[in-house]
Amino acid sequence: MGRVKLELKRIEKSANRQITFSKRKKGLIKKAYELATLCDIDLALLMFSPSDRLCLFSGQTRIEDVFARYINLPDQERENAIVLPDQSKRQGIQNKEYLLRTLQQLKTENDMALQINEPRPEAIQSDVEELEQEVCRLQQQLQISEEELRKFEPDPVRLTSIEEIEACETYLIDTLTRVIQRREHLLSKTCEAPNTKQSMEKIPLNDVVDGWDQRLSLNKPMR
Amino acid sequence: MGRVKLELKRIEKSANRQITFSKRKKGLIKKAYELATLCDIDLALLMFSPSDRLCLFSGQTRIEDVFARYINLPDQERENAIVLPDQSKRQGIQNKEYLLRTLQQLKTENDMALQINEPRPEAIQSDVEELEQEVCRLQQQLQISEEELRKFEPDPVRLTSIEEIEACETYLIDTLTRVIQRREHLLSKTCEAPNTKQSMEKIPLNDVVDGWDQRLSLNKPMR
DNA sequence: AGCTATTGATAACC
DNA sequence: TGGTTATCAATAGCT
Repeated sequence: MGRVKLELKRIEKSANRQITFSKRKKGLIKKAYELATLCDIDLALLMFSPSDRLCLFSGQTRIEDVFARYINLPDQERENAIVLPDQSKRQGIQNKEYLLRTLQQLKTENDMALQINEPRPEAIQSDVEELEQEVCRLQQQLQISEEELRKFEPDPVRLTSIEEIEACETYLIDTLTRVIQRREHLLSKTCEAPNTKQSMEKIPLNDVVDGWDQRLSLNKPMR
Repeated sequence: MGRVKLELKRIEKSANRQITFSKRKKGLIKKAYELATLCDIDLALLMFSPSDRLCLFSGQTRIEDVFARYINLPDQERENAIVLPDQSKRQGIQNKEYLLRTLQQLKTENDMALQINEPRPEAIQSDVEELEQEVCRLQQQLQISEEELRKFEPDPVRLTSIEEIEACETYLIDTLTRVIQRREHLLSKTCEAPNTKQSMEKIPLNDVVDGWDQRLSLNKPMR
């Protein structure tokens, strides 16, 4: 259409190219509008001018919704939808392998873009699991440790029964015994006791110790 | 173009609509191809047939890349690009507010889709931080607890100096004193000692206790 | 799917 | 940019 049938190849003269773009763009959008209206379909047209300006058109549905509809489609459907124009003389692009690769790439393009922002979620997930295990392990260890500690010095608030106190006493005495034995062992090994701390105060426990043996008999030895 | 100038509105007869779609789709794609080729531009055309089949076309650049190029554009540029066809008689859609809202929506559409697959990363991130804090807290608590425990019963391997043993002994005796005082307090309060465990063994600590007072003088009381 | 009478689009020029 | 026109292209209604 026009005075001459122009060749189907890039218009080399930049000015002409720009003019042709303006005219044909208008025509193309008109055609697109007619098609969308007559056939009552979703349609989106997206192009970049020779000077790289974006140009959008969509029919009744706003272009974002058309894109969304496209994106939500199953992969297979997207793959089968690509149309090669009849008169296209593009070289080897019809190549099925190329199409598959291309579509595969497209499919991951979005995911890629997403994963740039946040470190990949599997890594985070495994981090979380590790941390949870660590928390669990530490909680157990802490519980064991606190139980052990309670044997030596029970919480005074909860220490209300005579039995508990007696168990505690026993445990303390038992431990004290082992510590003293350990000291004696060390002393006999060293063959000398360099008591550097002669100025220590004598602990005021005599009265407490005085009554010991009568009460000790109430305790049962542990271990 | 054709025998008659048809009205620009939805073709009601479904069969005719489908036929018109087929014919015009072909023409539109041809036009799009020519435009893309002649002007050497990126172009993408996306439509859904009246029977909802997807139909895609793109020029030299694969359609995914065109979309990517579109998506990566600044918002403002996208907003200004929407073309309303000259002959469009669409009612109030030119409304600027509508356009802005629509584009805003489009921009988030992708993000939305992404966040469906994986729980949003900020949440995970805060989870991780919480867990890390918990681990840190537990480690500190455990350390404190173990230190406390070591006062009562130091690691025999590390318990090599007389001073350490003496500190340990002091600590044990101190604790024992407080436990015994606590028992006496309880006993005097209860005004009776219902010793239910009369069959307990007498603990064999007499020999150890025998040598106590001489060694106790070496210790300094704690607290 | 093809035909073809028509209308539509546009290349070159202004 | 925008308008004119000679020419070519697309297609509506039929078959």
